Amino acid sequence: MNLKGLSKILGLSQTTVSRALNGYPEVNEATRKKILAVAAEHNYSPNARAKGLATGRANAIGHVIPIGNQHEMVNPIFGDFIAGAGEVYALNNYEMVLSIVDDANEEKVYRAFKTRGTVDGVILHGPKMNDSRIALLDKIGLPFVVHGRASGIDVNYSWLDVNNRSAFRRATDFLLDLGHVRIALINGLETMDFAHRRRSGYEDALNARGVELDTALLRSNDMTEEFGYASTVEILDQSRPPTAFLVSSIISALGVRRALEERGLQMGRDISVITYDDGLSYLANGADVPIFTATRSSVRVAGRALSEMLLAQINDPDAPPQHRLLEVKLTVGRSTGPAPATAAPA
Amino acid sequence: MNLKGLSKILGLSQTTVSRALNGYPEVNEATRKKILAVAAEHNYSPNARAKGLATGRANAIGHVIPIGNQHEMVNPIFGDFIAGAGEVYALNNYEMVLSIVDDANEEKVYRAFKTRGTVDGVILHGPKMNDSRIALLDKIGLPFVVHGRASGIDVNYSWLDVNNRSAFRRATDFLLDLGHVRIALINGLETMDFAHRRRSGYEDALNARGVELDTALLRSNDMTEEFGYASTVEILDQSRPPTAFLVSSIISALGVRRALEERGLQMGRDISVITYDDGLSYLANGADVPIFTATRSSVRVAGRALSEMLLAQINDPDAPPQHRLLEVKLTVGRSTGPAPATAAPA
DNA sequence: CAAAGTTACCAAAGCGCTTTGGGTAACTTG
DNA sequence: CAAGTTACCCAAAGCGCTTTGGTAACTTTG
Repeated sequence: MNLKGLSKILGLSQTTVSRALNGYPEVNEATRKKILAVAAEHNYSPNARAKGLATGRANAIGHVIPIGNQHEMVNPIFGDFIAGAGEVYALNNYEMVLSIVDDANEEKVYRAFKTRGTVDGVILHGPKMNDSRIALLDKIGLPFVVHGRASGIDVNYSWLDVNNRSAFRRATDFLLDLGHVRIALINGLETMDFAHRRRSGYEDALNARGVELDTALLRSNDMTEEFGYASTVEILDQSRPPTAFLVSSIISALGVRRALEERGLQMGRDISVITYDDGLSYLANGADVPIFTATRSSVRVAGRALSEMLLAQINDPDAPPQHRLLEVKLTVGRSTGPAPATAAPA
Repeated sequence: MNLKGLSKILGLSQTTVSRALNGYPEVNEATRKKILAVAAEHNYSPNARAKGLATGRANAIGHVIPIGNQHEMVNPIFGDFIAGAGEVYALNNYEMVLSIVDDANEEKVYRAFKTRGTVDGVILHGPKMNDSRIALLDKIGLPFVVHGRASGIDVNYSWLDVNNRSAFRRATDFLLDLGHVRIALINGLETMDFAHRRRSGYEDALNARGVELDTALLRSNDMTEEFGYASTVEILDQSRPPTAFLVSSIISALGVRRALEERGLQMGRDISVITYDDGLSYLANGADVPIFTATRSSVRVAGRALSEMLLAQINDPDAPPQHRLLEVKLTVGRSTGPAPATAAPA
């Protein structure tokens, strides 16, 4: 059923039917009621493409998911993020369109989104340092918001980010307070902005206490379980192993734990571990007592907030860019404890 | 830039330009070359909505993601599945549109997809026993393929599934061969078809050896890490604990392992564990030696194959429904070993 | 009571593309 | 050389909606 057919049935013009359906005032309430009733009866809903062509809007938001270059992986936090965003889209009658691309083709996708009018705006995932995509989107005039931030960019854009620097500073301080001095950092890829900020926070904390940075304790990569495991094995095999690990993802933290357990080291007693926790629904950090001491911020909530930000921007293009910085919650679990007394104190 | 503008620049009709761009034969190769060049120069690409309106096709595939009812979770395998499907869409110039819905609204979404013409077809995820969505999609005439199967449905539809029954039969046999008799099953929600089939495979194997089913060893739920942990704790606390665990997801298996390690039980020596492994990119089952003995089938490959199946069906609507049953690979890791000698043999 | 709103509706144009149904010139063919 | 092909191009209709620019009838106002 289309508008033409519907208006024929009703004996009204397409204009009136369209107006009634879209809530315009210049239509008698009685006729509107009848129109709505007949529309429902024939379960009419307007053709999205025709509507889009007429209005110039797609009523859709694009998400471009870069495939992690090393491991061809889709970031596991992604599912929870879009769960949050999806709620918002459903409420506002927006569609979500997804593109999975490798880095080489990402620019093409954005250009196509714009020229083909596939979407009204995009959410940018996984911003890197000096991310060139931001300037690109700004240039081509496609509304966008960023999940995270990108250092070294001069355009003013909307973003929502976790305070990664303060999170890792606090986590590191927490470990330092417990007497740990040699703290390993199992970080995400440091070309990614968030990982860079986390490292800064870690370094800030060490500097503030006059603890020297030991690059032998640093690892950076896509945050897989295997990466956590392999890094931990390597680092523990060194001559001066750390007494604590700071990990950028609960998934990598699982790998860290596996390595520790394989060596008979008990978390919280022999070795302390703090991890960042995105609050993934299938990987809850323990039911009552947290498994890991963790800095936590729900990525699902972020998805909700950021998509709302984008819709607002689309509806009011002249409003200034928005910024939102979320603080993490530091919850203490059973994976941290005082640093073991050193075998031979200085 | 639109067609009109482009043809004005070229001094040709819209017809000719459109035909040149779409590869129709009735246009001189020389003019086609020029048209393509000028189009590229002005980086023209046709408006998707206008094209769709004219052709009646959306060039988009819908994925409806049900939110797990208990834990409001997005199935973690989903990211890898759409990574596979996304490759295929990109190659064929299709868009992927996602809807995240709770069960109550899923039917509405399919109806809207059809009446609004948002997509040309859908991929159905997570089929349940007697899944009502299949009959619905068949009725409203929206092309679809199913990731998995649904028992108790009489319409003939296209699907791609893993042979879950044989996978779990083989896994159970493997444990029985090692002398295990009391085998716990940590399964997905058994309202889900795949979980039901896995349980059947497990029961088949027990029956074939005359081993009695002990329902005290069965658990079924959304496959979170916490579920694996909690189930294991519960089951081990029973008077006659099992010597082996069969687990439906590597994520739950991580929880099982956590529970075992907490009790000082060593996988492969004290307790055997076999898990199903979807081959998630961020949760590889060990780099060289598998952590878990596992039945493995890559969900990413499934995403690729199933989306191809759907595109083929859309291009040839009269072709008969296709079926593809994938067999798992059973890889032996370090989590299984012979059943410990019983304290008091019968 | 005429002039000036107000209310409730409609015809038709237009969004940007594809496709139908020609048309014309050049080229074959018997 | 007339008739039939072929190669190449075009004007215009149509996809299903929104929106502009009306009009007729009815109300209000000085």
